[in-house]
Amino acid sequence: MGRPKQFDPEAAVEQAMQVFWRQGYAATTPQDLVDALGIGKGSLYHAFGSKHALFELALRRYRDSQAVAVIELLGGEGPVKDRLRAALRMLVEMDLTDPDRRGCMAVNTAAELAGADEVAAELVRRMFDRTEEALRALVEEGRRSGEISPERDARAVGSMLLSTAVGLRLLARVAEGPERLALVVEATVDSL
Amino acid sequence: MGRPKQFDPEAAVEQAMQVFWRQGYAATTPQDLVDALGIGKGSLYHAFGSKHALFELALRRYRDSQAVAVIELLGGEGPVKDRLRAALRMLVEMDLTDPDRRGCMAVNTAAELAGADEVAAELVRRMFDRTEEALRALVEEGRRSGEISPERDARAVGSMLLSTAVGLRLLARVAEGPERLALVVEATVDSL
DNA sequence: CCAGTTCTTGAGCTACAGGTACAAAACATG
DNA sequence: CATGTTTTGTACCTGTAGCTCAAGAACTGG
Repeated sequence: MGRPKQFDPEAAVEQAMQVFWRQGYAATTPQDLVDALGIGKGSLYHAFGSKHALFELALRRYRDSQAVAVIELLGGEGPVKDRLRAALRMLVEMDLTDPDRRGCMAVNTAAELAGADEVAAELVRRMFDRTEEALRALVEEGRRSGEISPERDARAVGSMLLSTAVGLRLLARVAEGPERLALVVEATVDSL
Repeated sequence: MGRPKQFDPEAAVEQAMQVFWRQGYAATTPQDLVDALGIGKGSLYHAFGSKHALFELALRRYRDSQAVAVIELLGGEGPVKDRLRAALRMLVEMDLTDPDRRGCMAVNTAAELAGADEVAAELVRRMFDRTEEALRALVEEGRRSGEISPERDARAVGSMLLSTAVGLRLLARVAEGPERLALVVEATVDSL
């Protein structure tokens, strides 16, 4: 009952995500959001409560819509190293194809808000944990299949690969071309 | 001639750097700077012109005072892998010891401003380039000394190590303890 | 069709961001 | 010590961040 919403909340959060992703949290104004969502300011605050609450929804949406892509690739079929290479290449491809060069929203959020926003920090932490776990599982599989030396600690290598991937996505924000990033991908695969 | 400055400009930029480093660019207000520098707002704008100009000075100061530490360690004495391990450990140590957990200002700036501020992006790019070059040189040295397989491309491995180091410093912003980061360091050294 | 509920719009609010203006203060030089 | 130059503190300015509110619009159940 009551008047029905004139806009689709999910689509609105999607738009908000795009804006926060491009501009970061602090640099995004209510006006930016109103413009992007195409709704009045009253509706915005009525529906979402605050800029911060909307940001949290946007970050969750990012996790559910974007952050899973890599994880799925890692858990696919074929040789372990091929999958890793494909996943890293996909990151580079995505980051450099994006006309706004927004990089990874989780990475950007970690850099901008980790010290000041524990809610955001925890969300990002969990996203990283999930990716790290997928990488660890991949390494584990590689050890069993013989593609990766059993000498190596799957947890340590998984953490290292997360670190490299995160660094890759951050470097993509300032990289001038694809060459260096492509080198990183190859060297990473070769290092296993 | 003229009235002499009542404050030391270098010390002021140092303080500004601390604030920007902790809070980021957008989240830092003129009032924050006035409080931290201990000077009036008039002096601030008279001396530095704008928030952005002061940020640029702060970022340059970061480069000259902080970003060189790792590079010096890499160019030191002793086995190549020991130097790399020492350098990475130093990063982890620094990042986790810092009570504000500010991470690396270059990394944070890349995440926050790369898309919107070409001056800052270029500064960060050059900082990364210098570190990358030092890492590449280290790898090259390792190849010659036999510590690192000559099969491996020094440029690619150097870029990979930069990526890992950058990722490490970003992960340090949300890491719960030193364990995972220490694992990354060891796995990275072992991967050479 | 009335009551109750929820949503929308746009005006309005307080505080502050980011910066300017200006007069007084502190120097150097002759 | 008159003059010109630079710095300083404070007041002030415009615009907007981030949010609230009132009045009404669009629904549902009875």
